[in-house]
Amino acid sequence: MSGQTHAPAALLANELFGGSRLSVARRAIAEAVRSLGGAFTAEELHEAVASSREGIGVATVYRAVAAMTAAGSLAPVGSRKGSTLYALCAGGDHHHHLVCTGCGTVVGIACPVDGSLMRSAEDAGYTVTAHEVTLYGLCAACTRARD
Amino acid sequence: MSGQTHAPAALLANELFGGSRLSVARRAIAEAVRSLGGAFTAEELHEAVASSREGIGVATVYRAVAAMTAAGSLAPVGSRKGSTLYALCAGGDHHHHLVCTGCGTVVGIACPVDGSLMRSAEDAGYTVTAHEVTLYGLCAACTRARD
DNA sequence: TCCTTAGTGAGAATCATTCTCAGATGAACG
DNA sequence: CGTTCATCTGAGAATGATTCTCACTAAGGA
Ligand SMILES: [Mn+2]
Ligand SMILES: [Mn+2]
Ligand SMILES: [Zn+2]
Ligand SMILES: [Zn+2]
Repeated sequence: MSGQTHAPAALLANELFGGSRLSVARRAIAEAVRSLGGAFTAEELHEAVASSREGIGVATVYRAVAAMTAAGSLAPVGSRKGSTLYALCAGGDHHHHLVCTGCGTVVGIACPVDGSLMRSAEDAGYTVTAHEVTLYGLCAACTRARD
Repeated sequence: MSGQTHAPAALLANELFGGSRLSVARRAIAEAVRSLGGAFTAEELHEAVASSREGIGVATVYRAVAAMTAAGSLAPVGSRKGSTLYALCAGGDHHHHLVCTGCGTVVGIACPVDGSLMRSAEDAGYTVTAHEVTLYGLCAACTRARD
């Protein structure tokens, strides 16, 4: 996972939405998610889906994003200008994300929360129940483009 | 820093706001920040400050939070019900936070982003420019209270 | 004390996200 | 295939956190 190009695997609308119902709108949304490639906001997804099918409401997009996130195929990866950023996430093993602030590309990274950190938390009397880790940076192309 | 009780150090309104002007409202806000102890939302801070001085506008509290955050004495530590959570943060060394979801207590933790993680990011062609790490859990008292 | 400018309070404005509701349609079942 | 009905959908209203505007006040250095 570490440093690998967080591959989209299947991308069948089918799987993206888990067990939920497969509508025309959701198929178009799944297609738009694929076309975007990297991280995106709900609004950007809404615009992208408009190119393949008109008239899909913004509420439907928000609901679809929630469904995909619940299904584990989408993960929130930070925020941009007040809107939450989402990206495709091949579930399975526990990992985190490195997001290119230039183009939105996302790669999975290994979880850095190790035993030593957990131990120091326990020493402080805490029981750790969850954690968030996200890295930001520039991908090879964006680093190059910046000169 | 690791596992230590993220001590408030001085807490003089003076230092909390960095170089900015010291008004009556901000002195009351600084006092309220101290009284809250743990993590809080802007709205909670607004309510808390009302007890020591009436009539302070919510916009003033938001501006004060922004000023303290800019000064490095406050840090965002996640969110609760849609509102950003802030907590006192003794600046200085690079560290992250472990927040008790029960009572809002916050302790500093060592940064787990190590060379190996950076190296794998570089292997993927990325230049890492920033990162966010936050742990959530229950402090000793809240763990006990939960039976 | 005077002057300049940052800070203040009220309320309007933004704006992402959620909710409401009546109508459409997946998909399971016979 | 039709029937059925819970799930989806679209439009627009509602929500709610945060920011902005603006006229006014008051730090605090000179
Ligand atoms: Mn992932
Ligand atoms: Mn801190
Ligand atoms: Zn992890
Ligand atoms: Zn760090």
